[in-house]
Amino acid sequence: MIKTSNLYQASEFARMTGVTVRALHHYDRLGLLKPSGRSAAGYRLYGERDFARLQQIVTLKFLGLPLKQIKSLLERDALDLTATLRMQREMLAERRRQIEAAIEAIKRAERQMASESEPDWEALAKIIEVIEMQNNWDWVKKYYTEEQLAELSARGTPEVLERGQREWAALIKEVEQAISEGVDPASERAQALAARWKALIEDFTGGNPEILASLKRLYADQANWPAGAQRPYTDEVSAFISKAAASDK
Amino acid sequence: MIKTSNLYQASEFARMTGVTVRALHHYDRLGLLKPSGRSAAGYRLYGERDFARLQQIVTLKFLGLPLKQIKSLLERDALDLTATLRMQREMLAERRRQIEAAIEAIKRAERQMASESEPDWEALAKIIEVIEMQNNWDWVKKYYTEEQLAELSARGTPEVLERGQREWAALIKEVEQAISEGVDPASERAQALAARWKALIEDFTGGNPEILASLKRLYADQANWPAGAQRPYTDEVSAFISKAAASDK
DNA sequence: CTTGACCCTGACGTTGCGTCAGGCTTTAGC
DNA sequence: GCTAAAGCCTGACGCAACGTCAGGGTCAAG
Repeated sequence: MIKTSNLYQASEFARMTGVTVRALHHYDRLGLLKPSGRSAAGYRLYGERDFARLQQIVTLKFLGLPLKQIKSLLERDALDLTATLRMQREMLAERRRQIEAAIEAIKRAERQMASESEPDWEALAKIIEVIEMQNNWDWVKKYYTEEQLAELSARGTPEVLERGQREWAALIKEVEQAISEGVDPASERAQALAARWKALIEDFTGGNPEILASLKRLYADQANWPAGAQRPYTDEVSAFISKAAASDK
Repeated sequence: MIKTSNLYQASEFARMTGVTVRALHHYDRLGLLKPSGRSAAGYRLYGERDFARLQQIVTLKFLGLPLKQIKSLLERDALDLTATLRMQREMLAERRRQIEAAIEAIKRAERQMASESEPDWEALAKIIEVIEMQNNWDWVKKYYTEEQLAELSARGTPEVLERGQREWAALIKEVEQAISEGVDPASERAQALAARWKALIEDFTGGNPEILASLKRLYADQANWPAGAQRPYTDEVSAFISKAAASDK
């Protein structure tokens, strides 16, 4: 009759938290969220603690982590809360960067869909590639492999990525400017641009050859599409840079 | 030796387009993308037409449509290209709105994570609820049920939602202002606010009782969470409005 | 004629639950 | 005291969109 303090049955708890009863069963079996208690008949009974835990679960789930990871994270959570926190912040920041890039892409798509009468599937496809590249949450895994977790909490990487993003955009614009002005790829100015380009790549990949390789693969793939280009930077830009870099040695 | 015009084998086609060979198999069996030809040995051979088709597929997939829908859409595509186009535009716009809302939420999250030392899971959970509500792509289905497709192309709904979004924010701010000034819920000013509130809900739901119902459910659910509120509008605001509305009749 | 690189077709695995199915409990009403 | 409506439980299968073998042809090169 009297709810022993505040214990809720499954469906009630589910209604309050917005998840389904089935999901609760699921989390229970996975060991993610064991109800605080069970009634004599075996009914699941959820208490205050379970609210908090569930909140953490849905939060991490939202950030794109699979339930397995969430489990292991929450298990040794208390251990280094600070590191976890830092990761959270970085993940949010990264997420935001991705989203902002997506908006840019969508704006472009809207413009061209408004101006033309036929859907330019190819342009749309380009945009989608760019967005998906950034929505590819592989980097999260990187954050969460045990080894790199340590490495990460060692380094400081706060908003390096965000800054890098802007610098890229600026540099690309400058190169386009140089091209339109007919600057010679062998000139000093071109050399300087190429040097900055190289530095940014170095900066972005952190000297990690795997990241660099996957970047190259990405751009190589796009170059193979039969029809015209709509990449973050055009072939002209990359051609200019590689010419400049070549005439350097 | 000579590629009969330009026919590509599976892995080559896959590399060029960025999808996996397995996915191509999948699309083939689903009848979504049958290769233009087959070699004597039964090898899949993809041609130019297949590029275009695949682009359409990945584009629609990106927009959140399940493969089944994509199939039926592409099958009768030529029929009413204009309607499809309009839908595309609206979907992009809606997508963008959602994303911008997400950015707002993330900014808030970043602020509070920066200021406090503990992760405020509850606040994060609220934010996620809001975002997920808007990422809930159920409305896409709505766009694509046969009946409503007709209805949609009849109406004009371009950026009504976007405008609505801003008006909401403004109205909520005004109500909060009124509360802080101690305005009487029975006063003229409160009445006016309540009236605008009602109008906006009407506007937003388009008189559709289902949408209204799900909205109510959403807010009711949130009200049941044990701990403090972080909703788009606070309990105070909704209390004020309902008082004002009540004292009206 | 043998590699090695591809290709094919099943067929089962995965993620995060949805959706029965079969069978107890608990509660409300008669 | 009994029954019917609600809820709860534990399997177990279903779904989306492929990933990942497994077992077995094909093809160009050496």
